[in-house]
Amino acid sequence: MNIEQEISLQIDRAITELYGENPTTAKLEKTNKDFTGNYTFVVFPLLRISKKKPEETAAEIGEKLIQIGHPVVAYNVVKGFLNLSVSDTLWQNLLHKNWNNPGYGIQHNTANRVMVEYSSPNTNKPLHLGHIRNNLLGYSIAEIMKAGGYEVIKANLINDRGIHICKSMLAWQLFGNGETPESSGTKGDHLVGKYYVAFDKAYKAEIDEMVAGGMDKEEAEKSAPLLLQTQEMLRQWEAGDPDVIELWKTMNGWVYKGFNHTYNRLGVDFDKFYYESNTYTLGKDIVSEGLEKGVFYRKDDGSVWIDLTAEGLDHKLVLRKDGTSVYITQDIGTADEKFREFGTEKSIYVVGNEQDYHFKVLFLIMQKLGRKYASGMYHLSYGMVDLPSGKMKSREGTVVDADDLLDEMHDTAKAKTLELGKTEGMADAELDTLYEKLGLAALKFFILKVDPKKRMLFNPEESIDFQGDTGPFVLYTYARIQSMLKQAGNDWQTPSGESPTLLPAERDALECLYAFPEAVSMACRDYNPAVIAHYSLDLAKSFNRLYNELSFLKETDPAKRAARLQIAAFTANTLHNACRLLGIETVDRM
RNA sequence: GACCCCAUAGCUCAGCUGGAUAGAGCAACUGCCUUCUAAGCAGUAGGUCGUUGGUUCGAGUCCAACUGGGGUCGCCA
Repeated sequence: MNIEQEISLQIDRAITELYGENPTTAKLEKTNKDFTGNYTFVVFPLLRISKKKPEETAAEIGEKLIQIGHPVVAYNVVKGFLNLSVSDTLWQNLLHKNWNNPGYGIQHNTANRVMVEYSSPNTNKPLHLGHIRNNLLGYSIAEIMKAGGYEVIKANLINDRGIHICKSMLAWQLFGNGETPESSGTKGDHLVGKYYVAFDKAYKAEIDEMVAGGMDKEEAEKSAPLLLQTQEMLRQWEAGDPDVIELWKTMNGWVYKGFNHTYNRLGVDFDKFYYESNTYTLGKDIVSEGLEKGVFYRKDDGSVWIDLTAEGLDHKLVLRKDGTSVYITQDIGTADEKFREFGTEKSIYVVGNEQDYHFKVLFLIMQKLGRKYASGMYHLSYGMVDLPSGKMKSREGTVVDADDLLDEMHDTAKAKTLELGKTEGMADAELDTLYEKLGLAALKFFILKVDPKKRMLFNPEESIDFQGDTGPFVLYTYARIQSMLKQAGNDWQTPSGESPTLLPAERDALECLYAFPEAVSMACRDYNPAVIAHYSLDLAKSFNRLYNELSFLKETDPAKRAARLQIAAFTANTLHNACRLLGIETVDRM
């Protein structure tokens, strides 16, 4: 039981004793900075049963708590607000128990399994900033679920087939002259992306030409030779034409090599890969099952639908009239497949908010089909990353390329570090690692600190900050503590005698540390890494205030020195754990 | 047209699910490095929480309508 729960229980009992009844269970809030106290209980709702003024009601309850004596040691009343101060012993115990607990805030693994599906790229173009947001969110939420006690399976469903893949294949055949990543020194995914763009350009040229020849634009878009050739290629692929399959394997291989490089650099990984080329026929059996159960219905032309008008949605196609799958058919099939293989009780899909409708429908369908795991399905929907000029479009080349951005972050970190000149004596390789970590921290924090569901603006003209509420700020606080602890010897680790009285700044820091497990469970409950990002800022700030106000190494009283250094170590460890949940690596020097 | 999401300081964002005088960072301005890392700390200034109603002891938070921005309603994925 934590402090809040204990006090709430005491309040509940006090209310019943005082007024003979108690309509609700007490909810505590954290006391505002401007008032003294740790927790606040609002008594306004009780006035009906207390039949007394707010101040009197609050005071009566406060007195009861003081009589009990633990953990509340003092109270004050402002209007209807009962502010409670808890005993320092609580904070001292927290410090004593956890200052060197590496697993602080991290729950033990249970048997509950959750799958986090994220990244899920197309294999026809390199990754851009939008994918970065997806990857960082997915990785972070997976780490957060782990910290919440789940066993996590990270999955990547790769969209490796379809008409868009054939476009880059065809363009490469037509214009590529046998170019390979090796022959041109181009990263594989970028090379394929180049031909995807080339296709679009040539296709548009064809359309323009046809329109100039007098054809209707819509007609031209449908009958342009390039498009027909692509469709033919897709048919050949589906028929297993050896040449087409060979080309497809080769070009996808290039892309995977490129993706792996970027994934490694971003520090994201996966336990399970699904390939759409394997899954795109899944789900048909379930459509039959749904037809039998009466969940779906068949139209005269043979296509299969579900009626979701009762749920305020529309009719949705689940199988084409020619019997082939659509997107949602595959997702229906894959959902079952995932559950069959892993028995996951939760399944999180990290996918952009333009697919909100799709997932609403998918989850409804699984429910109607009677899948018990359906209630554990969650769409972690996130907003687009826009540029000042508007949306990023791969086909038109108006994207912030992931690899370019990572390079830029590295360079900025380097420039900033050299400017500050605090890294004498570090080897070149070590420095390079530092720049990379700092750049990544800045980028990851920049993206993860904003609420996933909000769309965000990225201005390539302005570099991502390294000062203020940023990743480097958090790392800086960590590094500062490491530097201090290195100089501190080790007598502080085993102090003798009683714990010294806490000073306000120390108490603040400990209160902040106390809040970490709560932040983890909130992030877990809301599927929101931003909670952890903001927590880590709060913690870093509380420590920096303490650092500025009091001495650590220079403190002459051994007991005080020890307690303070333990707070420092506790803070560093907690910052480290918080960073880990965000996929950010800490550094000992910067 | 229908439905979904968003709107808080000049900019980027918090606001713990209805509580006290709405908080940070950036940018601007003041201070603080012969002492533990100044990527820091302290301070000044900056607000009709998109608008209008409603619900109640109490609304940035809940409800309704409206305005503005984005998205979705494909036998694309």
